[in-house]
Formats: sequence, C-alpha cells, structure tokens
Amino acid sequence: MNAKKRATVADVARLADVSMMTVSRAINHSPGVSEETRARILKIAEEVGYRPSQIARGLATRRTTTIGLLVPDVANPFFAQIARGAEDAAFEQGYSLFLINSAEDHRREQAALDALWQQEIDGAILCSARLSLDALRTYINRFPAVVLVNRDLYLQVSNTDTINVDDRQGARLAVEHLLEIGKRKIVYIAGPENSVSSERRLQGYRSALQMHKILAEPNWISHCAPTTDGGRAAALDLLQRMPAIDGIFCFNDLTALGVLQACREAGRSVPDQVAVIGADDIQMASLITPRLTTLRTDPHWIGSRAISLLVQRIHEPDLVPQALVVQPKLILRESA
Amino acid sequence: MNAKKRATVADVARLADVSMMTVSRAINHSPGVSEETRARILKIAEEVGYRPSQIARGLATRRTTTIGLLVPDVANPFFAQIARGAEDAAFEQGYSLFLINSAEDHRREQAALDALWQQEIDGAILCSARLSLDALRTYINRFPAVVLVNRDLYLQVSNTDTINVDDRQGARLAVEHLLEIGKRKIVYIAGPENSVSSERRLQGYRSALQMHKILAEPNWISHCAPTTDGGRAAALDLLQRMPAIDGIFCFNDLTALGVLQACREAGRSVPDQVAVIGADDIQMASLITPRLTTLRTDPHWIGSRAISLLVQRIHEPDLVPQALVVQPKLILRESA
DNA sequence: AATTGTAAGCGCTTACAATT
DNA sequence: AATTGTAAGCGCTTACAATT
Repeated sequence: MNAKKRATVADVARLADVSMMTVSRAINHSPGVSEETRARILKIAEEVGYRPSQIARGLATRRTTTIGLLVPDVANPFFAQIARGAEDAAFEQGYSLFLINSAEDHRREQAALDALWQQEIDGAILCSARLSLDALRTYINRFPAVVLVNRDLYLQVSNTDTINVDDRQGARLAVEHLLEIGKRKIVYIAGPENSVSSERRLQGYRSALQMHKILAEPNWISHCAPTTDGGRAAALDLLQRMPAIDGIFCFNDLTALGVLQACREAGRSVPDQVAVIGADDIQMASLITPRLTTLRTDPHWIGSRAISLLVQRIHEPDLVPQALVVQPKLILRESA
Repeated sequence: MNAKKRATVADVARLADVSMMTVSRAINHSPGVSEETRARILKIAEEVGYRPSQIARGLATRRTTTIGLLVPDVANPFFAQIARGAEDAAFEQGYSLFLINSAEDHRREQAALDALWQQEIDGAILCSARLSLDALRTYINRFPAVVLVNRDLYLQVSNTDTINVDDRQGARLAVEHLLEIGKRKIVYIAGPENSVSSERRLQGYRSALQMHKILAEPNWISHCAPTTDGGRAAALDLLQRMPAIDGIFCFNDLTALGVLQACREAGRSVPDQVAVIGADDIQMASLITPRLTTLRTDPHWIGSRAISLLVQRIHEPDLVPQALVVQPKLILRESA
C-alpha cells in the first residue's frame, strides 16, 4: 500500500533513548540540549526521515506557518505576478501559501475567507477585496495579521498594513497625456462596478478633465468585466453610441487589449483617431500591435513586499501599521 | 487587540449543555443526534460564530482537506489557467489549495514538496515536475494521493493518476503543417533541457521530419528558458547561424512570441520567410500580430479535472489508476 | 434501536520539576 | 547553571459504553 506511517517525535525519542522534549528541543534548535545529544538526535531523525507535523505543531503552538492569498483571479497576469512574488517570498521565509480566487464574487470571497479562517492561517494578503467595509473589518479581526493590497480601511487597524497603487495619480497622468496629445472626448472604460481601484481611477480621470474645463458626462464612463472580452464589448458599444470619441482610458491592460480589438473592428486607427491607455503593463502590452501605452506598477514586488510586511507583523504584532503607496509610471508606447 | 479567542466545541457544548461528542455529531451532520438537539446546537454554534478548527480536526482524523499544487511558474499563463481551474474545483469540493512554484529549480521543488509533506496535505497535483524519477517516486509515496500532469512514471503507481497532453502527436501535427506549406529547414526551439514535454515534442518533431526523409541535424534543436526572452535569444542566434531556416516549432507560446520578436528584429517576414508555430494557445496568441498558429489544450480543464481525479482517489484509494491523455489541436492562424 | 456520554489519543509544545 | 524529564493541553474525533 501507500503512505508508510511517518515517524513521530515519540519514535525518535525511543530510538535516541531520550524524552520527547529533548527531541523537540533538538529539532527546533532550541537551547537546553547538549551539543552531543542534539547531534545524536538529529542524526537519528535524519535516518528515519523524521519531519515534524506542522499540523500537530500548529495545534500546540497556535502557529501554522501558513498564509492565505486572496486574488480576484490568478489567470489575470497582474495577479499571477503578485502570486508569484508572494510565493517566492513566502517560500524563503518558510511559509506555505493558500491560494484563493474570489472570482469577483462576494459570496465565494466570503466562503473562501471562512475556509482560510478554519485553516487557522497566520496571516492573509487580500488583493482588491470586493467585500463591503464592514464584512472586511470582521474578517480582518479574525486573522492575526493582514496585508491589504489595493484597498483602504479609512481608519488604521492595528493588525493591518496596506499597499496601494496611487490610482488617482495614475489616472491623472494617463488622462493628462491624452489631453496633451490633443484628445478631448476621452472616455473611461472602468472595469467592475465594485472595484476600489476603478473608483479611485475615476476620481483621477475626472480631476484631470476638470483641470482642462472638460466635464466628463455620465455616459463617458462604462463599466465592464476586467477582461479582454469585457473591454471589447464596452468599447464597441461606446464607439457606436459616440462616434466622436478620441481617447480611451482603460481599467487595465486586459480591457485595453479588448479595446484595441474593438477599434480594429470598428475601423478606427490607433492612436490617430482614438488613443488608448491601459494599466498594469502586463507583458502583452509591449508585444501587441500597436504597442500599448500603459501605467506600470511592479506586481511581483508588491507580492513579495506584502509577504515581508505580513511576516514582520506576525512576529511583532505591535509594530505600527504601515500604509505603502506605490506610484505608477506612465509608459509611453504606440497606442497613445 | 486583535483576534478575540475563537469558540471551540467545548464552548458550544457548555452552552448547549451537552457533551462535546454531541456537538461534534451535530456540526458534522453525522447520524446519532436527535433533530431537536442538532437544531439547538447548530443555533448556538451560529450565535457564537463557531467554526471547527481544521487543524485540530486534521490531527484527529488525519485528513486536512488541503491539496498541494506544484507548477513551474504561476506567472506563465498556461499554468495560471491550470491553477485557476484547480482552485475553482477545489473550492467547490471544500478543499484549500497550497500553491508552489518550482521556479524550474530542483532544490526548490524538493524543498517545497517537503514543506507540503509537513503540512500533511491530503493529496498533490504535480505539474511538469522536474524531479528525477527516483526522487519523484519517493515523494509520491509520501502523499496519500497524487495527480501527475505532463509527466509519466512508466509503471503504474497505485495512488497516482496522470494527465498528459499528447505532445508527440502535437509536435507531429505542427511539423507536418510546416512541411505541407512547403517549409523544409524546420528548427525546434525546445525550452528547458529537463522538461519531459520538451523531450516528447522532440520525438514528434523528429518523426514528422523522418516521414519526409528529412534528418534534423543536432544544431536544429536549441534549448532555452520557457519565456519570451528565452525564445527571442534562441531564435536570434539560430537565424544568424543558419539564415536558411524557414520554419520554427516552439516549446510554448511564450517562446513563440519571443521568436516573432526576433524575426521582426532580424527582418524576416512571418510566415513567408519563416513560419512559426507555438504551443498552449494562451490568450496572447490570438492577439499578437501576426496571430500565432499554435497547439491548443485546455489548461483550465486540466486543472479542474486534476482536482476531481485527486478528490476521488482521496476518498477511494483503491480505484484503479487512470492515465488521461489529452489531444492538442492545431489552431491555424497567421504565423504558419 | 435511538440517543447521548466517557475516555483516550492524534503529534506536538508550554510550563514546570528534577537531576547532575 | 546546564541538561533532561514529566504532566498537561492545544481542539478535535474514534471507539466504546451507558442510558432511555
């Protein structure tokens, strides 16, 4: 059959003719064992292939060395990079990572967080959480430590650090660039309704237009799924309803790719007739024709930094909460 | 402070004035409790926000409801889709997923599998594992159940199902198409040296050429990192060393995108001078110019099927091992 | 037979005690 | 003071016993 029984501290203790505590101290490199005893125990542990059970250890210590990572969708390259950065850093620090896709769905997000809670994770990284502020606060209180990515709590919570992209400023940069190259009828394809980043970009979009005395009419803003198909459908619709559109600022690069497709299908040249700007600078952005002008942030860095903030807080819960703000950079390419 | 103490079975038992076992039976929907008692207990459990600790449950039952997923790199869209499919299915079945990137690195792969073992996962999905056959067998024996994706064991192991893409046949389809459109000097940009899929595609590549009495010379095969940059560098080198190349079959779409870039830089028209075929059909493949001809498999399906095989085997370890083979489909677009 | 409870244990560690 | 050990417990469940 499979799965021969694994060795336990008791087994090692018996073989080494010491108590379980001495084995425990030896394998944890705790003080209080003589060097000879420790060496002898480690040798025996090695021989029988002993590995401590994290689950038993977790029950005894109330620490599981696991971290939960919530993202809307790992198949979105932006979050895939965050996940990679987080896992790289977690692995280095000896933590295992639970991955969860919220699938842009409140109920699933909540159910998944419940599951993480039951797994008794040491901390959670929540990316673009769509939960209501109240629900979010409840969950945050359940976890020993939390890092929020692209979400704010408005008031500091003692166990929570945040990493936010300055979406307002990013949107301002993008829209100002569109204005500079002479565009005036600039619409915003805004992604999901309940996205915090989307809302913040909307503010930047509005403020840039206002500076130029342009009022963004309500029908200049169109929500859609944060995917290529979502962007394509939204753009097709807008271009038909308002043929005079000359600039499109997009929720992310995925939607921007859909927008480029729509422009091709609708026979609009990019950037001459319609200039397009995305956000995230995923790899595809520089490979597509026309190459996509976009806002760059470094998601791998965000993922890895989120882990280091979280691990710090797990070990020192009383550190003062940090709120990191990351400035996006406008990368000028061909589409605008 | 944070983290108010969570309620335990003991708390609920005290409040309901029953024994812990009765609470356990009630919350697990086991038989042996009267309906009234169960209802009363569930109500109290709800009120105090009781959630069973998976870690305590895991220690008692030797089941953790966790699954490990190993991929070379989640940031690779192909594996990101597998991860998404796997997490979707795992969530539905009540399992939590540990994500691990091997980063194409033996030692990290091994260390990560050790970590999973210590977490006492109920099963593992190993994608494109790079471990030696011996090491792989050792790890497989440690886990209660395993699904291997894109890797073979050559002899059946009782706790292991496999899902393999028919890479040989895929490569044959691709190379035959290149031959049909008149290409003769067809090179293979083969990805990582230690990749099993790469080796299998090599066989298909050779056999298709042999059918046409063409001998692939050793320098027609070039290994590289499975990334856009890897593909670009390899293609640049090959095109310079052998200007007569008229067809390139690529390890995956990421490398194919790099190859397209290289062709542009080297001033070769695609597909007229050089035809290019990739593998995976990632989203980018249909968005790039020229649109990429490639081999399609459905990674989301693979991920989700891997979970269902695994969960089945966790519950019925004696099922006869399955070896699923997935046929890739050649998607003709512009690049070949 | 249906319902409920008791005792022990899963594999570790914390807190304290005992020995040299 | 340095080294080692004992007892109890983390929060559940399995196996069995007791009650109606």
